[in-house]
Amino acid sequence: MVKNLLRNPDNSRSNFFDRVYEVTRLIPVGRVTTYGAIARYLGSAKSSRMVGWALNGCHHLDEFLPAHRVVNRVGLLSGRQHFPGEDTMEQLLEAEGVEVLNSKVVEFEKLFWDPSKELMI
DNA sequence: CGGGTGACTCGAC
DNA sequence: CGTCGAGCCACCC
Repeated sequence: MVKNLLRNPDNSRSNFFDRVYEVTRLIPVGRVTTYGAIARYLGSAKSSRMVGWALNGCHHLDEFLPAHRVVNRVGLLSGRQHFPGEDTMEQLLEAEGVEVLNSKVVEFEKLFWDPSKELMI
């Protein structure tokens, strides 16, 4: 599955994917954003699923990608299943000072980082 | 070529 | 409150 994804030689998607990675990299430590916010910032507001799909293939990247700082629109750690360990995502966030309770970011609204506002583009 | 799927979201009802 | 349907689009079968 992922194997097939990686063997795409001239991927036209790389542009969109790379931008997702780029934005994700810009999320400050201790802050979180959403799939929808990233999609909106990239100009396709209704393609939040693609953001998730992009992050799904982030493992082959050399550079560290803070994908754990991307949660769904209510602050739920919907991507926790895709991390190596069961609680990896939660532990990474807690290590940055982000309190997580029942797979949800406490004070999500306070920690929410919106790229289309913060980056002002 | 078409149908199913998904780390999503929004608006109806 | 919740559930549901539709949009979205890359990718797989």
